[in-house]
Amino acid sequence: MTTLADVARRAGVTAATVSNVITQRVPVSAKTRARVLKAIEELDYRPNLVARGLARGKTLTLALVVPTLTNPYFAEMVEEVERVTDQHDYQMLLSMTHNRADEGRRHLERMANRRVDGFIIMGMAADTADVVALAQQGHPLVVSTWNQDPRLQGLPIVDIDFLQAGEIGTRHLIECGHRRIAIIVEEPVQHSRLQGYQMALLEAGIVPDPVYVRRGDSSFASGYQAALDLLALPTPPTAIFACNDWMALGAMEALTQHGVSIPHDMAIVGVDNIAQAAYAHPPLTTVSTPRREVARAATELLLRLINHSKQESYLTLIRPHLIVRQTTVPLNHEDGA
Amino acid sequence: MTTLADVARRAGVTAATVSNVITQRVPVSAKTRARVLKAIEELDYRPNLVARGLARGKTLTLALVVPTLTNPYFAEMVEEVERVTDQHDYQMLLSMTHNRADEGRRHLERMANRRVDGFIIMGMAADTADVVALAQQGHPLVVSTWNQDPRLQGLPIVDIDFLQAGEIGTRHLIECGHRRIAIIVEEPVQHSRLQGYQMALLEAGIVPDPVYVRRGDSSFASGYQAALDLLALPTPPTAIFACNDWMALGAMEALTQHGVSIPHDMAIVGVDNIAQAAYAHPPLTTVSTPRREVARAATELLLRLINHSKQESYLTLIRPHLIVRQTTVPLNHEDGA
DNA sequence: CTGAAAGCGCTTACAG
DNA sequence: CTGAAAGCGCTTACAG
Repeated sequence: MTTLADVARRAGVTAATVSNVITQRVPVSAKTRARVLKAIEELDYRPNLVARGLARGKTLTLALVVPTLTNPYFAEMVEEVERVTDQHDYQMLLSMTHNRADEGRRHLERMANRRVDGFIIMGMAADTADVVALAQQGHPLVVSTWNQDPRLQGLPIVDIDFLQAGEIGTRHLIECGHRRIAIIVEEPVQHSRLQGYQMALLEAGIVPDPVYVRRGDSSFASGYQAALDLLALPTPPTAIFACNDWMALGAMEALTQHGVSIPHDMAIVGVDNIAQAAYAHPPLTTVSTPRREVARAATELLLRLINHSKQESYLTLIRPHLIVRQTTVPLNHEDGA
Repeated sequence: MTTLADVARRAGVTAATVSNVITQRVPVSAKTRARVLKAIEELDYRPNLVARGLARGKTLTLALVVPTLTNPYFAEMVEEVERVTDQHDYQMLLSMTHNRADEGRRHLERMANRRVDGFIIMGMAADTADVVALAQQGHPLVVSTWNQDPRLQGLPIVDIDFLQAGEIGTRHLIECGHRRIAIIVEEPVQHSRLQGYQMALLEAGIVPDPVYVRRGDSSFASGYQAALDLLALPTPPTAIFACNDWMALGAMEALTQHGVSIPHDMAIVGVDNIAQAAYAHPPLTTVSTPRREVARAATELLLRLINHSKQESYLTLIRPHLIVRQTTVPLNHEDGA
């Protein structure tokens, strides 16, 4: 590998000068600049970013820590983070923790030893205490999980406004004319959505009925089972708000198999707008959660924190929005309920 | 940040000694070792991996370049690569090229400037010429794309044996008693599967009929359309081998909508064993392609290349295997064909 | 505008 | 076993 010194020798100047023409930190005369450029060209010189990182005290790298890539949700966000870091000439170091606190701690520490310039921590990739400790050591970081944990107060957070997602989905069902609306929800991770659901009901003067609140684990199978349970109720609901699309699709499967027609006998709303939602039978009405926007906002915020170390607005919630397809329909158009 | 020098001062020794107790490269007396360890503990010292990388000339980092994470196929492989690199105390740098040659070149160059110790290049993430150039510059690398490109000859390749995947799927259909077997294939990326299909037919004494070869683009929609086209044939096939599961599912959808019962009127085999395959109606028979094994083998090979710089067996093909579910059934059990 | 020198935080022969 | 010294490949005040 050819080094700065090689270039300097060939151009008949000193390493400092070569450095100056490369970084453009200090003006260099046109003549010597040309000589240096020529030498760089001839030697096919590439700056060693490791050495530069050591000298400058910054590495132009970002650590991204996620629970897993198996979940397309995170895969998409990782893709977007990489896109933005790349645009800013940063390099992304990625690691996965599989929701294990010890893995999270280990990865954060290793990344810190590699002197990354900042961290993005998504979902429950690391223990809150470890994240807080990292921040206290002065490492710039952004958390992409909006949970109720008070220890996260004051840290920069970017996430979807899931409370609103719950409200939007439920309110749509109410506007379609439904009163008996069930919810399938995974606790505690989807608690905000449940809260949004409850708020929308109360706002419409509907008292939330605990019997319509069903647990799921975000899987297709759990949605399937929850729908069966709801059907078996003495007074089944007329609509189901599933807190993610997989559970919604599972519920649809159960309903279809039991001859319950959608949306006529039962309306369904999901959350996330995954690719499969549009292909469902019928196509699924859902609340889209713009995860790429979250990823982009988180990355750009982190970059600002690194480069300006400003205190910025510390809670950024990206708004979800409703996508009406064919699992919901105004009731009066149907059977005049 | 506390440095080696800080630790040395506190322990009353020299930096070299501290380095020796940490790296264990050179024996250190129990007494001074204890003093040093104590100082490290008290100062909460963490070695600066950037400095170490510069001094040692190796960074313990690996570059992984993939087309996209949107495709769960790559997401899974990335997850596995990270798992293995992590086990070996390496850090993974990830970047995506979205199948753009210029992006690929840019990323490879930047990673090289960061002095990664080696590269894994998946799919068509980078142009072959750029990959070859990188190898010629002496960078250890592993390619995870088995295509027919002769320029890749001699480079370490790890991939699925897709030729065999084609054979296995087709042979299964033949063994079920089918003779008129169609294929839905995306060219040129799935060409090996087509070859496997043709080989299996010939081996069974069946002359491949070009009219049964249908193009797809790996999407659900293209499988759907191809199935419609096949149904419209004067003599439709009795079985379809779809070169990936998405096209198989699309084909199933088309068949079901047209009252063609599966597997009785038409048998279907897919490739990949994606999560949705098991949930199809009926569950899809498919050829699984163990992508995690590929990722693991590729990473371990790269690590060996880096650390022993041995010339290793240069073409590793992982065997796929058949997963029989309910879209295929022996014909004699059905209608005695 | 350019050079000489010190420094970033480690590692690595080489003496002793 | 331990220390003194040079080096990894850059950057960055500071002179001139």
